Amino acid sequence: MTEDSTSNSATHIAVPSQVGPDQPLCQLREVLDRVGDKWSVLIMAILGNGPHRYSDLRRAIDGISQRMLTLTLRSLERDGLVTRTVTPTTPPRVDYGLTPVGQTLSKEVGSLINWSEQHREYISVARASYDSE
Amino acid sequence: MTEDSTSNSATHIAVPSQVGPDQPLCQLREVLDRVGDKWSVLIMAILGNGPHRYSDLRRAIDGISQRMLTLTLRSLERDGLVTRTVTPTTPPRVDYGLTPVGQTLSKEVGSLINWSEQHREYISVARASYDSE
DNA sequence: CCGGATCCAACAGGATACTG
DNA sequence: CAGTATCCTGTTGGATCCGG
Repeated sequence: MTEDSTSNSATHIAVPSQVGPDQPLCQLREVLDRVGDKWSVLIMAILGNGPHRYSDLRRAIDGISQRMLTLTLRSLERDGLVTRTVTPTTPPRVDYGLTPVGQTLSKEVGSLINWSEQHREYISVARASYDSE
Repeated sequence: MTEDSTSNSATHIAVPSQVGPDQPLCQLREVLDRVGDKWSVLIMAILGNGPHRYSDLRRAIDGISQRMLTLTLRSLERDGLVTRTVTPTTPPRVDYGLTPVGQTLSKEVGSLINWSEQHREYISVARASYDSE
């Protein structure tokens, strides 16, 4: 790297990180806007274990409202990440699962879970230390 | 059919995904509460390229307010993910960089960026398709 | 240049009630 | 069971002014 520092700010620090509409950072931003909300990733993680019924998801997540569960599922379905399968019996039954692409995202999420397991102790300590200063 | 509620649902469907306080899902939730906000991951990504000054970050992100930049940086510093280095010159100068642990998270973020590059076209198409129905 | 403090708008999201 | 509709709140985060 070190593409020089021609800017007049004259620093020896790697400079640019320019952000244009097609820069990776902007793409990340898009992804975050999609799955960076409160529930999407959680649902992706659960569905990574296999398909679930609506009510199963509700119980599994514990804390989510019907409203947000439905909204989030719809959003994920819209983005082609989860599938929605209706079985018109009585009572009706709806199963949600991952699409192939959804599974790839689920893997990324798994990676993040892993990271959190490994570092949450560290973070906890860092916080305590910071707060006590 | 009799609704056959012998088991908690679903014959051939992978079951439980129970969520307890120490379950991975809860840990993921913690991580998301930390870095799942609007700017944290973006900043981690930028700092992954090397340390940056406050004003560099401001210009790089383009859209962030001073308030949120400072708040987010403080939060990341508190969690031991970024370092803050003050050089008391005039005018003062402050550099931000990643801690070792911060770098590991930055790598995860990079992985996410990668995912988004590969799939945002797919998502875009999926959306258009969904919306046109 | 860095960033704290205050005010305020927007929106995410919970609670509840109702439908097919 | 699987949603939808309405209401209402807390929080997020932008704008702005000020101070070191």
